[in-house]
Amino acid sequence: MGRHSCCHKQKLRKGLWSPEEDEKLINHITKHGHGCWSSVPELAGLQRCGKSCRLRWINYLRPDLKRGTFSQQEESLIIELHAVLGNRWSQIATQLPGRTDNEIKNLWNSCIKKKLRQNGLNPNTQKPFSEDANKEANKFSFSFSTADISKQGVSQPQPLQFPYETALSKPNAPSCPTQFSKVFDLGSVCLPPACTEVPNSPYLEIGNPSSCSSSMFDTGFHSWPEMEGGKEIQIPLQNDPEETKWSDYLLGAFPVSSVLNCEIQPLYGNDIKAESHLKQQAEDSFGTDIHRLSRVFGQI
DNA sequence: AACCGGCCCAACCGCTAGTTT
DNA sequence: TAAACTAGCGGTTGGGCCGGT
Repeated sequence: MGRHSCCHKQKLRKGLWSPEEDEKLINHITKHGHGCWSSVPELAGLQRCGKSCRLRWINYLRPDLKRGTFSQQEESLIIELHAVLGNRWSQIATQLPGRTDNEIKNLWNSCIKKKLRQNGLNPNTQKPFSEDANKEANKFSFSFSTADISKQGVSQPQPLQFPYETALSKPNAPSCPTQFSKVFDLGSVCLPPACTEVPNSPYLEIGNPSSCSSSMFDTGFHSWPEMEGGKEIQIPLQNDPEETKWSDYLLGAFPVSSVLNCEIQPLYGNDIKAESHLKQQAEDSFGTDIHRLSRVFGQI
């Protein structure tokens, strides 16, 4: 991997763009398209590196950009998406037409974070700080029952195929956020290495705080892909994956969340429902995120 | 009017992943 | 296969603006 070639070039302008520079870039791209960004400065007659040109175009000059302040609806959508995707600004931006990742990132860091804090919510988890503290204390001591999954007619411990990976690995698979493909490309849902089967019991014990990353519990999926040697839970493929669509899963066909019958937690309200122990923790690990995504993508 | 501090946002930097040679 | 190159991402920075003193 080489360094970006423009880093070595001298006599290139930096800092704010002048109207003349903007005009040159707009004219060039309008007429010829950007093509290879590294050649744009030369062709457009600019003393800038290609990277700088690209950024200027994407973040400021693109004709399809929606300028101006974010609406309340957009802010809510960003919060929803951030809860699921984390700081994947470019992916969040894809769900907000006319908005750039940079813009969203700035909004998040300057405004939304503050608003959430003012409402007593942790910007990272979007849950009340007090609840985070409780979870911090309890998160390594729960079990969840694989027998719940068997209620769906799946006899355990038979391995069950998880639908996402099959669908996603196909060339014409429905598109989905990278966050999901990162997780599900693994081919199954991997539990952290710290999970162990409880002997003679239908439970999986999640313990060993030293090897379990807290981010998994705080933000749902985040640390699953990094885990190695995880135990797999596989979920049955009931339909032909060829015909499987993202919306099918997001809008209710996802077996685990349907088993758990998760409910959506209001983001802004302080009225957090008291859920059952099992259900709440299962939601924390994946159910809520699935439903949130479902809602969010359903809005679009 | 001058200074100060906080906020916002455009742009930069460093890095990784993917592609080409 | 490895090196070189490009595109794109996320974190960070710095300068301008604005309100308060």
